[in-house]
Amino acid sequence: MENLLFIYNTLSRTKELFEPINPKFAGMYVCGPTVYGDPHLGHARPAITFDLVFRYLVHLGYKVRYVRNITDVGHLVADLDEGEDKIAVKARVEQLEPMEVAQYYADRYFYYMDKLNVKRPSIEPRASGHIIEQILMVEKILEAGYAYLVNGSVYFDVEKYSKTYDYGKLSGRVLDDLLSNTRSLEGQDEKRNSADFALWKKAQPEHIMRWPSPWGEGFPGWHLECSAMSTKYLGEYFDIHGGGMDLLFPHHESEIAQCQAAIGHESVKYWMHNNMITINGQKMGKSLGNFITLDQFFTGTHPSLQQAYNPMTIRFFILQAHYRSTLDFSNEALQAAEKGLKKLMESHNRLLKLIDGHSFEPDPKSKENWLDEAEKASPNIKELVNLCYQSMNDDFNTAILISHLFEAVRIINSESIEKPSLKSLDLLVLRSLFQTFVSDILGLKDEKSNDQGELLDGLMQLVLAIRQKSRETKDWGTSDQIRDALQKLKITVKDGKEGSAWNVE
RNA sequence: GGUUUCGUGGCCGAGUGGCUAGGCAGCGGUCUGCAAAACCGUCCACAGCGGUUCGACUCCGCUCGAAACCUCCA
Repeated sequence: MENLLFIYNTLSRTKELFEPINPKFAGMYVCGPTVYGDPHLGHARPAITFDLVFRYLVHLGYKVRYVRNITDVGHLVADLDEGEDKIAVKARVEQLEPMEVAQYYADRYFYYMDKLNVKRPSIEPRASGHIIEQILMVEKILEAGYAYLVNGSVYFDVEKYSKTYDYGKLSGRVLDDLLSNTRSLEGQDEKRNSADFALWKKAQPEHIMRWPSPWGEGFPGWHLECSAMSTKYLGEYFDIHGGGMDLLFPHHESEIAQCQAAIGHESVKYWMHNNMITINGQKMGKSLGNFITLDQFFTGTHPSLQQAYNPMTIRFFILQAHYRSTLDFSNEALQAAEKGLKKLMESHNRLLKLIDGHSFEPDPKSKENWLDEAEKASPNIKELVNLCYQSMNDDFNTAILISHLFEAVRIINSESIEKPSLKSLDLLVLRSLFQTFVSDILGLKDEKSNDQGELLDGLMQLVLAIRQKSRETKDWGTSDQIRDALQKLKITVKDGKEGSAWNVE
């Protein structure tokens, strides 16, 4: 089966066939977090979106290098008039070294991303560790004539750049509008044009984060790190650059301009942007003060949360929407996701039991070559496998993929051991389908079974066997006593035709 | 004001020029010692107004509404 993957390229605003620059290899750069605050739901979206892309590219057989940066210098606080470095501000408040703050929040970020089963990228470079590369890039842009030096700061000359190239091609902005929209140039502004942006900024005396440079002590402009680090680790032309839609302008637009100016050509083939998570229809973000941290989600400690939500619920919630759509947060929606995920996972467990119930010995090779096996499966199963691939190949449409997986759930739940209608091969193909799409690609895992281990499983087998005996003698008192006691331990017993099943909470 | 995008049923959320999205909730059944689960069936839709078309939720235009980014700043 041949997989033709189509990716929506923000640059062309169409879905394009993914053809890697170097066959069999894929390079991907994604804008990571600025580590000055606890990770919130807004951080989870791009992390999970591009984790999905990473996983799927790997699944398709590409050798992927996935680079996601840690921004630990340079950003300025938007709502502070002084325009201080975000990390520097926080450092003064908490009386810590700036790098101590960055380290703390980077660790927090990794911790919560691990909880969400987000795979670690191949490389996670830090801006602070690439000051030299950034300085070299500024020098290249200066040499090329697209930047100018003022009082120890270097600015990118957007107007000059626009005479040859198209500044605005990614975000659809028109330079004349950008220029004409800003008549109120203040006297102290060093920039020639309002649209210009800093490549290197001179550090003010109170500025803690600073590095020496050919232009004096300062720090890099915030668009620069991504250009410098993507070039360093992925080369001057690479496949995918991703990030949130909020970064489209000016960040990514400026990255394009920087690379064009420094390298002489564009560096990115496919631009991908995930949409925002909204809360009451409004973007969830640090600067808006309406964000909910991941820790608050996992513990349920936020006024607007009715309960705690476990990491897989949040992952599933995010994957139920297409990555280019806004996703509106609400307790109702999350609870629906929680139930849906539970249904999916329990169906998977049921499938495994169905396979256990069969006395056939599956060929160990069948797991690796399951797509060949799928060709021989019943038509509806075979079609299901195809549909799952089709939905992923259509710009990673996880919403559709999940709807197909629920078709698999229906098939599995309708199957009975006593009156089997599926071939044993079908069951094995379904198992591989779950393994591939639910576990490997969507990255969903059954937290309960992982946590509990074999001990609990064995104990439950025993308890349920004893209860079954009491039920056979119609000793409902004992039967219900066991069930009620287990329920108090958050273990639900479900009696079916083929014995009793159980699950934790 | 500019740029980009969106407006789908009780909630979330896909998609398409004519054919079922899916999940959650509701309703009616089946099963069951009871409960839960599961299965079957079912209700609720495409912001408004025009246009193109044999036919539009799907294309075009306008109106209304919403969001992100920009408009001060790196």
